[in-house]
Amino acid sequence: MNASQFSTKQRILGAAEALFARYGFAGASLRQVTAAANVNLAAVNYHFGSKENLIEEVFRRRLDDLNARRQAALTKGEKRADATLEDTLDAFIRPALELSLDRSGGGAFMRVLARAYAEHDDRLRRFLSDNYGHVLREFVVVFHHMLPHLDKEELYWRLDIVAGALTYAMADFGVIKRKGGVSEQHHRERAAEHLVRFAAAGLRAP
Amino acid sequence: MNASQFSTKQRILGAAEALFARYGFAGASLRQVTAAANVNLAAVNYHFGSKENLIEEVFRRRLDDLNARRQAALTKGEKRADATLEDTLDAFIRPALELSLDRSGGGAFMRVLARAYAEHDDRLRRFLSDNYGHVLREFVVVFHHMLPHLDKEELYWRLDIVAGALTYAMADFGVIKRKGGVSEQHHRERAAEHLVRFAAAGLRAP
DNA sequence: CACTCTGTCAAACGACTGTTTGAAGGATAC
DNA sequence: GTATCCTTCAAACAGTCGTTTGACAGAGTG
Repeated sequence: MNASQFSTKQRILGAAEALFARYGFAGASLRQVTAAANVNLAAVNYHFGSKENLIEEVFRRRLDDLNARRQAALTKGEKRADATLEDTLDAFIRPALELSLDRSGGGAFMRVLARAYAEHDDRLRRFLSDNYGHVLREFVVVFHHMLPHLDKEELYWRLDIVAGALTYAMADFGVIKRKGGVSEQHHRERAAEHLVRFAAAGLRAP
Repeated sequence: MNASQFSTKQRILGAAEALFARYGFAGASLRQVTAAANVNLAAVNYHFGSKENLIEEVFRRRLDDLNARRQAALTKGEKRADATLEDTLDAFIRPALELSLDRSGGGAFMRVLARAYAEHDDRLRRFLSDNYGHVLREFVVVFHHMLPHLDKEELYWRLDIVAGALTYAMADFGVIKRKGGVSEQHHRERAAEHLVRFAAAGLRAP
């Protein structure tokens, strides 16, 4: 007697993702989540153990894929001798763009990710750093080779700025509203193009 | 029998600002706020009417000043014929930097502001847009004169990116951790310098 | 003196929070 | 057949939420 073809776990994850994006981790209750997922309230604690673990699983489901795509794009570019700074930025930004375009809530997930930045919750930050920090460090190494005029500290400063701008842009928090005729897909693609151009110029600045 | 020289209202606003920065608007309860402010629970509803109004007052207390400083810095630069793009960016960024360095919680407020971006709460967004949108529009006009090679849509895209980067940089969400000997003041000043240089290059990109 | 206004207080309101429980259903294994 | 496992369910748990209440103190005014 399921209202959907998806399993209970998948439906909870999808509903949680959408509601965390809209109301935040504290603002979205498990009753809201389970109602939206058409699932019994107790199912969350049965399948995930706690709300805290549910939050982590919402991240894991998407970030495993996102980081794999980023790493693949990065190592693919590394093998080419003529890879440009724009290529490396693209390897970082395009997977996030593609995820945000994914049907079944990828766009909502980018907003969840942006919220995670704003959360000073130690457990959540450690979880993200422990599980996904290594890919970011690989990007730093490649950028370091491509931008020899920047010392390590300067590079960190600038990548920090890029990461902030990316998060903000992909989460669609900006003041730029889509016009009537423009699809969400096209809007985000343009955002990624602008971001790559802007960030490349900023990184190359003396 | 006050625990502080400040009035009840001021103490509530200060405690709310700090706790909203750390736990978010939904995550920080009025009981936490009033306990931190050393004030009776009912004082919030007596002085502010509701939690929602308290949130707005937390913004109003700082943003009135921030926007006045930005506008003053902008019009001061407009009168000089040799004002550069960096000057205009500085007029936008430096007031935020100074606020974030303010003792009595300016740094916490920048984190609150960053959280507001992540909130899709319609009422809060409308409040911010209605009360502080006009200053942003003035900056757009000045940037438009300084960057004639960008059409209006392109300019909006890039300023959106700048706003996102500024928000995250000032909120101190980045991965760059202050080193032991560096004061928070010095850290934020360096962040502003990097941001101006990065954004100027990004805006000038063809 | 009485009267009003302002601010603070403990206590309570009903609604909502995350989590746990024990019963029940349905599938699979022996 | 019985037994076991996995999953779902309504109901209840203790606690917290934002808000309201009515009493009480102190200052200001007549």
